[in-house]
Amino acid sequence: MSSPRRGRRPGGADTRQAILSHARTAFAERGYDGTSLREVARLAGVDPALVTHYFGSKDRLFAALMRIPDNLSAQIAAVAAGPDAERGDRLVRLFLGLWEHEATRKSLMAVFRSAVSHPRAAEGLRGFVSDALLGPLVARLSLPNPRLRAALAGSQLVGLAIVRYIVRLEAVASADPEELVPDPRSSFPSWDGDGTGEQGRLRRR
Amino acid sequence: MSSPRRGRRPGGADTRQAILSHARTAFAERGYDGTSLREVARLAGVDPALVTHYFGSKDRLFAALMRIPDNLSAQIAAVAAGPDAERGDRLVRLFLGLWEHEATRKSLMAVFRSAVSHPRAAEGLRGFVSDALLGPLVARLSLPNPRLRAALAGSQLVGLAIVRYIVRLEAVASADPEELVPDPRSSFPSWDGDGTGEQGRLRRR
DNA sequence: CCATCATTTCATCACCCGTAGAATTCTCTT
DNA sequence: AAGAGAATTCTACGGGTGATGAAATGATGG
Repeated sequence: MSSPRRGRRPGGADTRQAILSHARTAFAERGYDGTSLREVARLAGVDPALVTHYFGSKDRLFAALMRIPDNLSAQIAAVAAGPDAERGDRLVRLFLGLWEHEATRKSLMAVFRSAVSHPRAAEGLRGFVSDALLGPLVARLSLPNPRLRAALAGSQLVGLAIVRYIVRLEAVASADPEELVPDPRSSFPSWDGDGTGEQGRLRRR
Repeated sequence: MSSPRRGRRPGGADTRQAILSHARTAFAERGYDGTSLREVARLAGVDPALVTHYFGSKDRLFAALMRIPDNLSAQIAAVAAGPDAERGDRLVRLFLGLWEHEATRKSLMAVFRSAVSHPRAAEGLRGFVSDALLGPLVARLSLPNPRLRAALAGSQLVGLAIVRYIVRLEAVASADPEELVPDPRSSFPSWDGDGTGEQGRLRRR
């Protein structure tokens, strides 16, 4: 019955944070276009105008939840700095870890779901992959065209995330994370029909 | 001034086909959510109701342009049937060819752009990757867990397409297709820092 | 206890959306 | 020539959208 009182609420609940959190959920599940400010407001139990009040616009709301957590940079640096061997494995493991952990998964999902249609999200994804994820690694490549090589590695991670978490292709979606870590090379050799390319060739080099 | 006459148009223009074609363009550029029937109608120079008349609903319009062209199955079968060596290269080349060719690119783009938010498109993508693209190849794998291995190969293709054509990560988007064909293994070895993993290891095995 | 300020809701605005039914015009068959 | 059926547009419904400005309410510091 009682329509919610208006004006400032008693108690110091951090509503801004609550809105941001529900926005993450909504954007993660329906993407940028599929999410309305009104729906976010509904989830947060709040008037739509309040969302606009705190974040200015839908676009800026999205930008707010796209921010890369600070500690991530450190983790990536650690991966880059470690021993040369198994660096690929460690990167994949770190990446999958981000997706398996509830807190970060939603943000990633929101960005990936939206990147294909929302330019700002696409820019965010480019930044995430090329600067944050691969930037620190490029310097370690002693190959011709290291930028391209690193970007191709990034494209594998992107493909893995999309197929496993967004589009949910059965075989990949239901696999144990550790089955995905030994990088895909180990599958390709089989196409030559020799069946010897089992695993771990990278490690043994 | 003159508003378009109503009633049947003189001359036997195939309007249905025109609508479908413009719909492809629109869905390819803005995804399912970002495209309106009214916009498609505008592009086709036609009343919005005509779109509905021919295709029934937005969803069914999308379904219509998602159909996989028949000759594709044959091409894939050819890739699968060829010699074991270089099968990976041939698959990548075929896949990239589909994207580089104007006619097929739009359909693929429409599906990829929409798959992340529209369930029907996601199902289409799953079908395309797992049945059409990889189905014929799975049988050739003499490895444990061939379904997973094939699906992981598919995820690489998906990642490549998204990074190159949708999100447009500079290094990959501007590369010559042939630079992308030698499968990504050739980049990973460099992470071990030995710099010897140049190219063509697959072929030489 | 009063003034200020942050928080919250209300009431709109101006659009855009997908779909449906009826009316109009043309082509084709007989 | 007539009648049937296909192609096309018109009009409209019910609803959702992002954004804005004003009002109400509570907390806070003097």
